[in-house]
Amino acid sequence: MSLPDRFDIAGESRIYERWLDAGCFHAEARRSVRAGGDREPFTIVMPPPNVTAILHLGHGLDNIAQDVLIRWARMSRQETLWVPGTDHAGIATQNVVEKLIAKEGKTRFDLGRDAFVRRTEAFVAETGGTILRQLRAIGVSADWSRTAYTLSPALSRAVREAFVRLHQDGLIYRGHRVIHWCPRCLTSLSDEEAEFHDETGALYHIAYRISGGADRASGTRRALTIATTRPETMLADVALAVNPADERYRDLVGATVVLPILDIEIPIIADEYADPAFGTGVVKITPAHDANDFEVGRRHGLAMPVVIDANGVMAEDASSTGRVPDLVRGDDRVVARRKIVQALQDSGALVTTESHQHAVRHCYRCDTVVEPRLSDQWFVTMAPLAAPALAGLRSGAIRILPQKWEGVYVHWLENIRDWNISRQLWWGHRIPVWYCKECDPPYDVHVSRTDLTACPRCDGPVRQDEDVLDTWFSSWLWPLSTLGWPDEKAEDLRAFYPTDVLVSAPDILFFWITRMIMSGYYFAGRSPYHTVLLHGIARDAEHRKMSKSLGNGVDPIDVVRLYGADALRWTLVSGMGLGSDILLDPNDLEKTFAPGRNFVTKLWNIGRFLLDKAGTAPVTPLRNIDANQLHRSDAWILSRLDAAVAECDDAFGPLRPVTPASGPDPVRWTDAERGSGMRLNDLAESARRFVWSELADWYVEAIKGRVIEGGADGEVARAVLVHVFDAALRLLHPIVPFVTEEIWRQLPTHTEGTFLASAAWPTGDRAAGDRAAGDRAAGDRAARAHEFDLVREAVGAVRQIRSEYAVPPGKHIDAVAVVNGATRDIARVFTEEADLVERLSRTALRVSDAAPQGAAAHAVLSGGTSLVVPLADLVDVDKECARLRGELAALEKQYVALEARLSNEKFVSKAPPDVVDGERRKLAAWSARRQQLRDKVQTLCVS
RNA sequence: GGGCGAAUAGCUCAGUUGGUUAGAGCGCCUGCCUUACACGCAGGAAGUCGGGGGUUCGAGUCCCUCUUCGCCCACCA
Repeated sequence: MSLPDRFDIAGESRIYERWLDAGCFHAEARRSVRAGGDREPFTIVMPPPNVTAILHLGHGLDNIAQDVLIRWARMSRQETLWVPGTDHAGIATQNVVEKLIAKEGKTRFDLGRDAFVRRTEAFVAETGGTILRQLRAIGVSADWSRTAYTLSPALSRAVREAFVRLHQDGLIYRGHRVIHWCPRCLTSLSDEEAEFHDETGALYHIAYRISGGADRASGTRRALTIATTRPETMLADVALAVNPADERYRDLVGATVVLPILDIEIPIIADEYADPAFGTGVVKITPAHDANDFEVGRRHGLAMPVVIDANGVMAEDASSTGRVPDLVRGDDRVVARRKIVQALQDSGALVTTESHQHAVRHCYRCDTVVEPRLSDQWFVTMAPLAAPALAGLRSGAIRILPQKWEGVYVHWLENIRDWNISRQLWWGHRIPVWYCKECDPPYDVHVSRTDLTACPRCDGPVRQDEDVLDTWFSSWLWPLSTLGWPDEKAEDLRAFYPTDVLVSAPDILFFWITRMIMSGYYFAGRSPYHTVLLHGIARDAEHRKMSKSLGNGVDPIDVVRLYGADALRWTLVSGMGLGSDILLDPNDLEKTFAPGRNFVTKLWNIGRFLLDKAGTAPVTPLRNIDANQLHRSDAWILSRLDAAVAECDDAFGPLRPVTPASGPDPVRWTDAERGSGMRLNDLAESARRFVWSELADWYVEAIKGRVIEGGADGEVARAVLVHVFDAALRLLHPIVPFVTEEIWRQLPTHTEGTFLASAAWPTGDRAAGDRAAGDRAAGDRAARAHEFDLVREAVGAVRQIRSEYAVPPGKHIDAVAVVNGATRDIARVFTEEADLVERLSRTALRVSDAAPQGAAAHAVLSGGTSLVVPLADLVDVDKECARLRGELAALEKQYVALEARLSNEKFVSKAPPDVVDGERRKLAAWSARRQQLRDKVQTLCVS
C-alpha cells in the first residue's frame, strides 16, 4: 500500500465519521476514579454558542484550543469528557425572531406571548444547532451524546432550583431602583450588559433662576448654573444639589430655583454627592433618570417623576403630570434634546455649550444607548457569592492564564454589585415567582420549584411574574447543569464535577466565567474548574477586530473547503500565543493558511517516503533492536525525539494541580505550576521543528541509503524511522488530527480498528530499546547521538563554503578534517561517517593531521577540529582576502574585549566558575582561530 | 479618573533566577526540478533590544523616569 500524492482534504469528513462510529469521543462515567473506575477524569464544558449562531472564527479559535487540550488529555489516558451544547441566548435570539416577523410587518405584540414563544421555538428547532454540525467540520471531538441546551427541561430544572435556593437563602430580592434599560429591546440589562463606549458629546450649562429665599443670600446672585449632558431629563428635575461643605452655596441651601421651560419651583438641597470641584459645583437631581440622582432622591425623600417612557419617548405618567410640554411630547429622547436645547437658548437659560468626552453605556446586543430607568427588578445579592470565588483564586485552587487577568478578576469581585437578573423579554426561563391577588397583604410573593396554579396559602388565583431570567442566569450553572445537577447523585456530576479547564475569550470573564465560579462554590462547594484559559481574539492584518460590520472576517468553513481543517487548526494554534491576539489576513487566505497546508503536505510526504521506500511489511519493534546496531543518526533522532516529547509536555504543562490544600478545594496550584503550560503555540513550534528540521531534514536524508538498500541494517533504520514518525504523529495529533490519523492507520505498526485519536501520548521516557539494554547503553547512545551533531556540523560547514564560493551543486570537491592527537575520537567519527557526509554535502571528507597547502576555506568545528576545503581553481583571491581580513578584524575586536574581561579581577572573582571557564575556553578557541586567519592572510594575500 | 500589561529583525513573537557572539517563524535575497516533498532543498542578509538616567565586574533581563500603544474598571453631572 502506498499513499496518494496529496492528502485529500475532502476525506476529512470520512475520518471524522470513523471516529464517531468507533465512539472515540464518548466518555464513560463509571471509568472515572470518582465513580469507582481507574482513570482520572478530564473535563471541559464548551462555552455554549448561541443556538442560532453560525460558526465564525471566534468559535473556531475557542473550540480548536479546547480540542487540542481534549485530544491531549484523551491520549494521556484520562477519562476525557467534552460537553457540547448551545445557549438559548435570550435577547439575541428574540431579536433575530423579531426581525424575522418584522418582515411580515408584525411585532411580537401582534403575535402575543404564547405565539411568539412558539414561533421562536420553531425557529430554533429548524435552524438551531447548525453551529454544532459546523464544529464537526473543524474536528471538534466533543461527546455529542451529551449535547446540552440551556432551555431544555433538564437545564430549566437547574435554573429553577438555583433561583429557589438563592431566594430561600435570602440572596434574591425584588428591588425598586434605577437600572439600565434598552429602549429598543425593551428590557432591563445588567451592569455588564450595558457597555461603555467613549463618545464626544456636549456639556450644556443651564441657568436656574433663584426664586425663593434668595434675599437671604449675601450676594447679588440671581441664578445657579448647572452642567448636564442630558438636558432633556431636566423636565424631571426635582432639586439642585450642592455639597454641604461648599462655602459658595451654603447660604442657598433651602432656597428654591425655577426650573426653566416648566417654570416650576424646586429646592436647593445639600448632599455629599455634589462635587465642588466639578463644573460649577451644582448638580441637578433627576431621580427617575439617573442612578446616582435616584440615591440622592431617596436620601432626601424627593418625588421621582418619570418623563421618558419605555420606548425612550418623552411622555407623562401619573408621577409627572404637567412636566412634559407639548413641545416635546411624543418625541424620541434624541429629538427632545435638540428641542429643549433650542428652547433654553431662546429663553436665554442656556449659558454655554462645551464639547465633552464621556463614556456612554450601550446595549451589548443592539448597541442602542441605554436609558437609566426606574423600575422593579429581581436582583441577586452577590457579595456572599463572591467571597469564596476570591478565596479560591487566592488559595491557588483556581488560576487564570494569562495571569494578568487574575488582577482584573480580583478587582471585579472586590467591588461586586448586585446582579439584575430579570429581563422584560419573552424568550427565556420565566421567573418562578407567583403573585397572589387575594392574600392579605396583596401580591404576596410565592417562589416555587413547580408551576403554581393556586396560592399555596389562600388557594386563590395566582399570576406568574411576566419577566424572564437573564440568559446568563442559566449559563452560570452550565458546568453543574450539563452534568446532571441538581440531582446530586447524578452519575456524570459525581464522575466529572469539578471539571478541569475553561477556555474562552476574555470578553465574557464577568458575564460568565466568574459567575460560574461563584455558582460552583455556592451550589456544589467546589470551583467548577482549576484553570481558566483566556485566548486572544481574531484580528485582521491591520489589527482590527474581525467583525460582521467591518466585513473583515474569515469564514472557517471557507478555509476548511480551500485548505482543510488541519490547515485552519495549524494556523490558529501556532498563532495562539498566550496573551496575544491572532492576526489573520482576510484578503489573503493563501498567505494566511498556506503554512498550515504546507506542513500537512510535509507530514504526508514523510509518510509517502516511509511507505514507498521502507515498505509496509511488519517492522521490528524498536525494543527488539540491539542498541549496538544503532547508527549515530539513529541514536541522534531518538534523543531528539525525547527532547521533543519533553518540550511538548512542557508546552502543555500539568494536567491538573495535585498539591493538597485546605479550604473547599482539596488541591491547589503551586506558585511554580501556576503560570506554566497552556502554550499551545509552543507545542506547535516544538513539534514542527522536530518533524521538519530534524526528522525530515536530517534523519530521513541520513538513512535513505540504508533503507533503500534494505537488509539487517536497513531494518534497523526502518524500525527507528517508524518508531520516531509514529511518535511524531502522536505529538501532532491534537493540532492536526485528520492528516495524522490518516497516515497513522497505514503505518506498518497499525492494528486494524485502533485510532490515533485514542492512542497513547508518547512518554518522555528513553526509548524502549535502551531500557532493555540498561543505562550503559543509554550512555553510549547519548555519546553517539552527540557524535552525529559533529557530522551535521561538518555537513553544514561544507555547504556553507560551497554556497559562498558558488560551487555548482553537481561538482564534487574534497574537504579535509585536520585533527591532532587530542581529537582522535573526532577523527574516527569522520572516517566512519565519510560516506554520509559525502552524500549530504557532495563533498568527499578525509582526515589528515596537516592542512593542505594552497588556497582553502576554513571552518572551525566544535571539539577544535578545523575543516579545510581546498579551493584550487574555485576561488577569487581578492574576494577571499577581503573576506578573511573582515573576519579577522571582527574577531580581533571581540578577542580584545573578551581578554579584557578575563583580566578583570572582579569578573574572575565574582562570576560563577563555570561562566569564567566557559569564557576561557572561548578565548582559547578564538586564539586558535585568530592564528589560523592570520596564517591564511599571510599565505594567500601577501603577494 | 483608577488599575494592569506591552514596546526585541520589514511583520508576528521567544528570550527562564542578570552571565558565551540576542533567537524562531513568516517575508526578503542567492543558488538548486539532488531518487518523499518546488506546498520543496541548500545558503544568506537584516536588530543602538522605545528614549534617558541608575545599580552591577557584567543589563534585552533589576530600579527610576519619559514617550507610545493596548486592556480592564469607573456615578464627576
